[in-house]
Amino acid sequence: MVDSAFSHAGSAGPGDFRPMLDSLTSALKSQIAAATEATSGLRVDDPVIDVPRDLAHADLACPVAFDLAKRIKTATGEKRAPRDLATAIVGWLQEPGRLPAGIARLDVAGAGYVNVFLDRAAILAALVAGSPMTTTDGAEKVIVEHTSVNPNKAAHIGHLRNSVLGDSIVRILRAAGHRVEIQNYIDNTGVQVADVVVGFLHLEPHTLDEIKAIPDPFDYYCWDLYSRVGVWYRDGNAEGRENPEKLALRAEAQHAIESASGPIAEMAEYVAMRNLEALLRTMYRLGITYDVMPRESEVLQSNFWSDAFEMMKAAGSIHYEADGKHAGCWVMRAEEADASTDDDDFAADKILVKSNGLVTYAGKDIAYHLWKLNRIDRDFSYRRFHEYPDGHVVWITTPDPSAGETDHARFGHGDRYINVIDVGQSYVQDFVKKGVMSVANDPKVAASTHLDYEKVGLTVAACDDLGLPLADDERKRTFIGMSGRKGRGVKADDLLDMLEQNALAEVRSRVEKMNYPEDEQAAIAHTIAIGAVRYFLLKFSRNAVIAFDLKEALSFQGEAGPYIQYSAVRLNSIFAKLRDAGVDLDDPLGRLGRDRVTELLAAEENADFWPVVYLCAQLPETLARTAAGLEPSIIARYAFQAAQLTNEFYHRHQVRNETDADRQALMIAIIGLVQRTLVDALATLGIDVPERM
RNA sequence: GCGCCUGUAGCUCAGUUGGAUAGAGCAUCGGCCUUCUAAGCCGGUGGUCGCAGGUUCGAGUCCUGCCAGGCGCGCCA
Repeated sequence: MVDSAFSHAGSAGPGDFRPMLDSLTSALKSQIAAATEATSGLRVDDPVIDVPRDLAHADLACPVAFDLAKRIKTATGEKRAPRDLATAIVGWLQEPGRLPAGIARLDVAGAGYVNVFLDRAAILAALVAGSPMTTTDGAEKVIVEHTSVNPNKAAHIGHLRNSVLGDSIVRILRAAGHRVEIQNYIDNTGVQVADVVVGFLHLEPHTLDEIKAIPDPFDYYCWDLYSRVGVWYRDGNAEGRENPEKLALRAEAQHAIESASGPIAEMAEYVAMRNLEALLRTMYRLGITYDVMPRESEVLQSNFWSDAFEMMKAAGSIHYEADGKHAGCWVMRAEEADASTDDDDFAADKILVKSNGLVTYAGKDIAYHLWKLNRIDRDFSYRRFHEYPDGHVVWITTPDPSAGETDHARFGHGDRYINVIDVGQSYVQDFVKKGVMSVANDPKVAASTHLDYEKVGLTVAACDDLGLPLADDERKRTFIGMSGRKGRGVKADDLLDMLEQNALAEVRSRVEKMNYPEDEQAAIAHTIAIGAVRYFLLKFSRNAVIAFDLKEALSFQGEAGPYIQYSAVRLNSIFAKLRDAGVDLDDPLGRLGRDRVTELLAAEENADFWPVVYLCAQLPETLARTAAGLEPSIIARYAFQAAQLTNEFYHRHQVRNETDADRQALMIAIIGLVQRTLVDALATLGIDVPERM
């Protein structure tokens, strides 16, 4: 396998590919385990194998001898020097037939490291021959729910983090071979929609026709109205007390909306769906699409909730409170252990049905998740909501079965679900999962997760840049929370507009050199803007609070998406120039032959070739770690690292002007590999590489 | 009160199951564009890894305690 590029370059199909570094490492592990047993009588299973910080030490390092020495001492009391143990292990491994293919030699270093040097030419050849992305077609269906923005106003960058994170998880899972369905839950019956309706009814009275006549951006209009309603409830003082009479109007609207009939419900329906259309447009700018959008109204009206309710009653996991603080409610009781937190201020139990009969979000969510895993014996009716330019259709649930269309894929029926929801909702999500478990105690539920992530806040500097007013005590804080009620936040479309404008300016500044036409300029600027915002939101680990800094988010330099895109684009340029010069780009490794490649890689002047190749070899393992941790920042940082090596390589070596034909051929193989690695890694983040920029 | 998260360079953050000399970006100082795109490259400055114990051949990483900050615990979602 490892030398396929020399024997039949380029012929390896996706089917016969295995990530060679991973399989090499696991083969090596089991051989080292065997070596420990053979040389000491004690077996160390699954020994640690590291990539050393400094590749001059080795390609792989194994500190197993330290572990072994400890175990020997524990077992027999005998003190053995790790270095002697390592020497014995290396001696055993070097016997013929014991080393996995792809390893050149072993060494003992330091106090007892087993150092491994790879057959670098073989690794390079295998990489060039195969796609580093796994292509297995798994049968498991994963339902990823993300975005789920209240459809009552424009999305801000906090919502964007959710969507970009979720969308990247989708791409990563698909790259890892999973079938994925993307769901965007629409909370069209909640308080937030009701508040905008209250605004249209009482704060600035509009008829439905007048609302329909409001020009786009409608979601911006609602953004302002929503924040004004928040102040209006407090009689004009944002920090004041809510006026009960006005709150009654909200409750009235909510009830009307839940009843799903009458002019108020009709207005809410229009407001929610028009905001949803705006949301889909915003998300599509970032390349984010959905498969199906279940609406809360249908979860209620199509009796998903009542089914779940009965199931939980039968399971005894929900209780009616006849008296006490929660009199008249149906609650899920907290665990014994948690009940200790119950006091006057904090109730440990979770209310699923309020005393007025309305179902809380947690209750509806339980019903929704049971449906996702096919544990409720009914389905929604669906209609087409929107068709994307590539023909993909996003479906939405509809209350009217007769209006339903049936020519869609089978929705739901997941083997597990992943819900991208911010960490602030962990408490409720724990109850939701417990509720689902209580009636569907199976591995599908256990394997399902609430994928949590921290909030996006604003820096004081960002608020000043954006002209958002701050109170004096707020100026001392490290970040300022966004607030829809206060209308404080950076709208997603505004950020994208700024990014595209900045990117276009950059593109235009080099129009003389690059000579691209107008329409290409805009397309490039768009791709760069998306690269910038997506990378910015993904480079932080999920549990890091992002203090949104406008300057940093708008930066195209350093650890930023456009930097990575640029490094890949430079490789495009090299290939373009090479083609112009008539250089043979076909099968460079095959032309050189294995021995010549080994010789070239070992040469002093080519010392910085191998680290580039080696990093590329680590893509599958990086992708696996990313998928296992559902942590896109891992592969985001990997891509940046690859881009750094690319730019260094670009600067140090002139591929086009290289006079040694063999050396040039090797360089061509390497930059081809790096380019594909960059493109593949960025693809999992939803970032494209333009042809030029 | 209870629970979760965080504390690493001036700032923002990485740091795989404990492994060899703790990294990156930004900022700052100094170099590099008649040479495949300077959205770049090279170099300098910058660290008691919150504090104190403990485990270990080895701790930023594991354990205990403490300090500081953030979030959550609603008949909102």
